[in-house]
Amino acid sequence: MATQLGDKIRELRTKQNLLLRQVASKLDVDTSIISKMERGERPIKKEQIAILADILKADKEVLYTLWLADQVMDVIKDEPLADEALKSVSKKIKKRK
Amino acid sequence: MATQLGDKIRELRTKQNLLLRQVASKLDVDTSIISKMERGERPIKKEQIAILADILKADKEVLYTLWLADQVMDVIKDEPLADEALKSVSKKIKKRK
DNA sequence: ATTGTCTTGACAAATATTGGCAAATATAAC
DNA sequence: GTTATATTTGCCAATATTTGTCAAGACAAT
Repeated sequence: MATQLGDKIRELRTKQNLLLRQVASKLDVDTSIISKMERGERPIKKEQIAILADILKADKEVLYTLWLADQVMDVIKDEPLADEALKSVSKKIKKRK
Repeated sequence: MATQLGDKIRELRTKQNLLLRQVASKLDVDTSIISKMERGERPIKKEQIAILADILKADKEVLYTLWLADQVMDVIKDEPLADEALKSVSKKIKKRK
């Protein structure tokens, strides 16, 4: 249930002594949403990542990669054939520009 | 838009001279649905894969891996950071039993 | 017991997904 | 050409999922 991006955000936020409320207002959502996002209970929107990176002074690409990895993980978790499928996908995307 | 699994199914079906209608009745859906599934216009349900493998005398695991790869591809297509994210996921799933 | 922070669950509204139908189009045989 | 059959396409309503909001609960610190 936990996500890599959620964990990272919570880590960054607490290290900087920011409250959920403060992040919430910048993201323009209820605090409960941030709480859930950090714990992987609600999905984080793609467009919110850049804003989060700003607030938390983090690298956008790093956060974005975590987000993407979470999306993929969501698809392949509990799938016995995940490894083979991932290999096939990797091969395929290397052929694109 | 096209999918690996859809392409494979069409290939198998036509090679065996089966009509959409015949596959449709076994899957218990309208022929238009199969048509769309083969062309990647409608998602194929996980539970339908085993049935399709039976009808088309194909290996379940092969079809299932194609399906999974399609799911992953759907997430990472058009994503510049896909490669990095995939690597991270691969690492992570190798650590599980 | 009051205050401040975070979490949880429930709810309706908005959004997305679904399968089926019927019309349109293609394909093949004659 | 015409007919017969196969496939595709667009649209619809039913269903399912996702969404944000809210109120109430838990937990600490004082």
